[in-house]
Formats: sequence, C-alpha cells, structure tokens
Amino acid sequence: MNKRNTSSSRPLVIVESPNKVSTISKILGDGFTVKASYGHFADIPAKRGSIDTAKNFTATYVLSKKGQEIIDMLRDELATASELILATDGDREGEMIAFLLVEFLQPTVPVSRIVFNSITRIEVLAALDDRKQIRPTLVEAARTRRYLDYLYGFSVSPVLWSKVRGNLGAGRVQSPALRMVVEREKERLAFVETTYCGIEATLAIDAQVVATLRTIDTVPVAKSDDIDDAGSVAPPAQLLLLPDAQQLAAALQETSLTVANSKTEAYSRKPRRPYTTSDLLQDIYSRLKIGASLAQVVMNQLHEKGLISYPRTDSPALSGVAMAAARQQAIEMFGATCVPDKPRLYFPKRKSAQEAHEAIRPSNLSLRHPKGLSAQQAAVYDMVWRRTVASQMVNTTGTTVTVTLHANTTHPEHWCVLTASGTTIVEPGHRRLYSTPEDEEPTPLAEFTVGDVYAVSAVEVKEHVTRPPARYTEASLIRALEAQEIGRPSTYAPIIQSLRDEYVWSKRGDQALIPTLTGVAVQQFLAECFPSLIDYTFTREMEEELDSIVEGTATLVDMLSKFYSRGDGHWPGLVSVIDDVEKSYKPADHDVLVIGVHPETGDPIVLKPGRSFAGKKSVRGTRSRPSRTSGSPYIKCGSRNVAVPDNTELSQLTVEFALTLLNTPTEARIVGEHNGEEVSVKVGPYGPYATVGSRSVSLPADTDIATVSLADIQPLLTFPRSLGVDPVSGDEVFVKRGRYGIYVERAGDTRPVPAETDPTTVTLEVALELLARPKKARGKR
DNA sequence: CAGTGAGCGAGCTTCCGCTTGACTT
Repeated sequence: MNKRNTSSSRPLVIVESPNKVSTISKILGDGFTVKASYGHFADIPAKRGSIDTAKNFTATYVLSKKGQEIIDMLRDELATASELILATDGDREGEMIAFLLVEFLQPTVPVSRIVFNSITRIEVLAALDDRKQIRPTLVEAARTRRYLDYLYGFSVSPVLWSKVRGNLGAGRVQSPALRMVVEREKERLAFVETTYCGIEATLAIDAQVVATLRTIDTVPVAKSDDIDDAGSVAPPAQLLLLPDAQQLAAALQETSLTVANSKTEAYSRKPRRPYTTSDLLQDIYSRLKIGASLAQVVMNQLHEKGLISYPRTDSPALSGVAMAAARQQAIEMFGATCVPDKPRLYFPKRKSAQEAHEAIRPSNLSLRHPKGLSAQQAAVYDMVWRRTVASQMVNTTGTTVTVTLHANTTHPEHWCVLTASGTTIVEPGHRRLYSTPEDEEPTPLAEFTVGDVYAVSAVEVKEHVTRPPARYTEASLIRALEAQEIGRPSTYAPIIQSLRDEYVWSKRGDQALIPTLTGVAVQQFLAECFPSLIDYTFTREMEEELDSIVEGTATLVDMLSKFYSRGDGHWPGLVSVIDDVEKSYKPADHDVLVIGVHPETGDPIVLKPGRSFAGKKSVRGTRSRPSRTSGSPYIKCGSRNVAVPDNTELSQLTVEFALTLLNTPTEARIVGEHNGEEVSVKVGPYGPYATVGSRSVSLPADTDIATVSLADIQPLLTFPRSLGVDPVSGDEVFVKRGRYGIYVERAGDTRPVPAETDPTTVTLEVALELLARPKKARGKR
C-alpha cells in the first residue's frame, strides 16, 4: 500500500528495531526506505545435533516462523531497491544480523554496512558517508559465541537428566547465576551470629554531639566490618561484650573528654553515572519494589512511547546532544554554577565490540512530566530524568570534621579514645536532583579546639548483632552477574525468569531469591563434575578469546575445538569430561546434603534430589500432574524415603525436621469410601500410597498424608479403567496409570495421554483417536 | 526397631541473545 517508489528505486535501510524506523525515516527523508529485522530472525535449531562437531563445527541458521515473514517482507522491499544498507546495531550480534540478512536476502544490488551509536541527524548522516563492509571476523566471533553456548547447554543438560533429574538445564549464564544464589544460601547457613557492643557518649554542650568509642588501651573496639561470617574478629580489634561495656560505660559517665585532635577535610561526591539497564533495574527495585521482569516491561513501554532511549544497554555514555540538553535543564533550574565548565563524560567499563547503545536517558530532556503515563511509568521516567540531569551537575561538596577525644576512666582503669564526625554540605550539587537512601542528609559538626575539655551528659551502650549476608534479590543478582560480565542487558530479566522455573523461589510478597532443593542439587553436581564451567571467570575468558577472533589471531575452530573436543593444558575438552562423568558418577553415592544421623538407628539422614518423572513440575504447585509418582526431592534414612517440598529452605533441613517427617505417618489414615470400598492413605518405602479394598495406588511423592482428602486423590483411584471394546478389532481398550503417566492400551499397543488432556475425561473415542496416531510422536518445532 | 503396596509402555526435556507481539476486559 505504501509503495510510492514507483518512479525511482531507493536504497533500503535495515535496522534491528521497528521503534527506530520512524525516527530514521524522518532524518533520511523520502529518498530512503527504512525497515526493521526485529532482532535475530534466524538461529541454529534448538535441538540435538544442530552443530556438526566432527566437521569443523558447521551449522545452519534457520528462519523462525516469524523470521520467514520478516525476510519475505524485506525481500519484497529489496526487489525495488537501488541498494541495501545494513544499519543493524554496531555490536557483535548486530554484525551477525547484518551478515544473516545478506545470506537470506541474497541481494543483487550493492550492499554496505553503516553504524551509528545514537539516532541523531548528525550521526546518521555521518554514518551514511562512512560506508563499510561487514567485518567477517566480527561475524565469526558472534558465531563462535552462539555455538559455544549451544555446545555448553546442549551437552551438559543431558548429563543432568541422567545424573540428577529430567527437564533440567545448564548453561554459561544460568549456571553461574544459580551458583551465586546457592553459595549465598550456604554462607547464610554457615553464618555464626555474633553479639557485640559499642558505646556512644553524648557531650555536654548545646549541639548534639555523639562520640563513639574507638579504642580501649589502644585496642580497637570491633565494629561490624571487623567481624566475619564465622564470628571471628580481625585482629587487632576485639569484641566488647555486654558486662564489660556496661562497666566501662558507667566509668565513662564519671570522666571528662579532652579534645586530642580536630581534623577538617574536604567532602566531595561525584554524581552517579547515567543509567545502564542493570543500574535502572536495581534502582527501580530499591525505590519502587518492582521486580526485574515488570521493570523491564515498564522501561520498554516508555521506550515505545518515544520517551526514553533504548532500554537495554550496558553503556553509561551520553551523546553530545543529550549532555548539552541535560546541562541546559540543570542551568534553567539551578543557575549557571550548577554544572561544571565541561560536560561530564562517562565511559563503558569494557571497551569492546559489545556496546552499541548509549545510556538510558529521556529522549527529550526538556520534557519534565510527560502526560498520560501510569503511576509506574511516571515514576520510572522521573528517575531517568533526574539521574540523567544530575549526572551533568557539579559535585556535592562540603567539609567533614572529625574530632578525636581522650578519656581516662577509673574503675575499671582504661584509656579510651572516642571520635565524632560530621559533614557540612556547602554545595548540594547533583543531590538537589538525585540522591539515594544511602546519601542521607549528613549531620554537621563544628570544629573543636585541641585541649578543650567536655563533660559527658549521657553514655549509652549499644548492643548489636551481626546479620547473615543478605539473599540476592532479582536486582542484586543481575548486578552481581553484570559485575562478572555474565549475561547481556537483553537477557537479564529472562535469566531470572528461567531460574524461577526450576531453581529459585521467593516467599510471598518478597523478592529474596531462595534456591529450591533441586537448585541446590544441580549446583552441587555442577560444582563437583564441571567446576571450570561454572567458574565466574568463564565468560570473561570467553570474551577475551572472542576478541582474539575479531582481531584475527584466533578462529572459531581453534576456540571451539579447544573447548569441546581437543582441550588444552588444563582442560581435557568437554566431550572427555562428560564421558568421565557419565561413567564414574553414581548418583546413589552422592547426597545433596547430609542432614545428620538418626539418633536411634545411627543411619545417616541424607537429602536426595529425586529422579526421573513425567511432566513438568512447578514450584508453586499449580500444575503438578496427578500422574507423577516420583521426582520430588526426598529425605532418605535407612530404608525409608520421605518426600520434601522443593521449596524447603536449607535451614529447615535439620535432624529434628527429618525425624518428624520420617516418624509421623506410618499408620494408615482412612479418608473415605470409593465405590463402596474403604480408602486409606499411608507412607511406605516407595513413598505415599492409597489402599482401596485390596488394591494399592501410588500417590504423588509430595502428597501430605496427614492432610490429603479423598477428593484430592479420587481421580487417581479410577485407574486402570476399561473404556469398552474397540468395535473394529474387538479388543478391550484400557486407560492406565504407569511409571510415565497416563496411557491408553489396546492389545499391548500403547499411547501416552497428552499432558493437556484431562485423563478423567478420556472416552473410548478419545482413546481410539490416540491409538490411531503414529507411534512416534513428532515433536513440534 | 522394621518384611510396610505393586510394579507390563520409553519419548522428551536443554543453551544465549536479538527483537516485539496480542489472548481479553
């Protein structure tokens, strides 16, 4: 419809995002057609064997369904175009997309590649005058990254299926992320709480000056920083305990404090850098308590409305235009002295082929309060606006005074040193617009004269208890991953989502990430069998090698054969490592956790991950299939097994907890009648089961015998069931429940009942239809 | 401390990194 290019053909410009199309169209005018590729439209297939590892790691990129439509659309546009200009993002992935566009479009017109880092008239037009070609080494690096991730994930995950449990995944990004969450949980478990005291003395003067006790006879009084998670105190500091503290406080009350030193220092704080994706996710969480997925959605919405720049970036850099606009806004609000002489420049941490975008900032800085936004959108926009403008303002400056006071106490006799400090802000600078809860309004303190003596008006003993390291939140985990350069801005939110599928959970109304028992089991397994794959430096080292490929000093085959087959000095190669694990790792010999020893039998009480099961398990239990008979993690003691919910905290797994589970339900409990027969439930050596008359029926492993009702289990009691006789063959047709779930059977021929079909509604017609299908179901896509 | 039900079929799961949709009210 919008084909007005009948008279003369125009260049076709392709960008990644449709959101860029209209802006760039406006800049380029009628002489160009601008279209979007919508990101990666092709990929190697997500199934086994997509990479031919025997043949120099060759693989074929295939269009996705949506990708096919996009390529068709672009091919139509190209048919009438005078030339093809590839304007995908200026990073490694963008180069790959440009390369794949050429591969799939097979253009017959001239092709060139342009790169601009921000969509401004100057940059876009300059890029058009600086035509380049696709860089083959950059494409090779992108391809290597893609293949390595595939080889890692699709080789290690199957080992999890055979050694831990089915349906689990491992990968270069998710596995170190899981490691962080699990190790933090174990640090919390190993944490030893320490109680310690501090003493605060208030000086008897008009101003409220509170001095803190620092040393007793030159020995530093331990602060929280001096005490580690095991409760050890870093020398020379020593813990001040309550009885001593009270005695000393009483003695201090009787003494006076002499000023030994008064020091004045300049105080200066730079503004925070403009937002990267990770910074903004972190800040949205701490200010608005919104998790990563929703936060990313709100950021996207603001971007789609044209209000903020591209929301997935790891660069804090601002374009020259944006810096000038931010300075202008600051000057209008606070006058010319509120910005430094020159604009403040911010640089990405890692200068590489990876940063294609600038920081997240308002598209139009003169727009202070856009109309028509939801409360969340408005709040996020306001944060972005403040942080961007503040980033160009002068430092917050002032003076910090620290005064040192001496006291000699009697009963007990000690020489005590106390300090007090305070800061006076002279120039608020950037804090007028943006401050964090940590930069609390400082309390000022006047200077003191050495030798002056003050009486003490009050002495207070403050008792403190050390806190275990905090669990990660979505935002802090993302920050930790980013600090290790693991993962990319476009994947931060999805990573959290995929962890939540199996490996982590949170309590209601809380964002703290707690590992599931399955998550703990997988981390243990990976740490034992594949430690170098979950090393936090793995990705960084990968990136360095990819840089060598870009520079032309290494190749895809070098790097992948080293990783996968050939190995190097320290690493025997993934294939060989996996072979060893498959041969030598016996799950029965490995426990997730040794909980303790049974006080009477002396049998060890251990946690096991649970083995193969049919159907996917959800931690929240919304979709647990009734057919599942095993799979939940379980506690093992002697010959007894008892299931524990996957979302049990490690700290709950004590001997007492295990014993209550192991001891409680050995007796059958009658829950009602089914077809006139009494139904009772019980836990046996193979897990929970129901008895109906003389028949017994296994129940899902996480069934709680004490609370389960007849209604909960009644559907399971209907199997096996005769559906009638097949009118064609005359054979009786059954629906049965077996190890792998519900299935239908006719004369020894079987078909599984699909998970989405309610097995209680299976009729003869349904069964015959299933049996008519070919035996080997072809997996769709 | 320990004799606690019964057991028929085997296909599939998985990676990371780019992008936006589209069910309805």
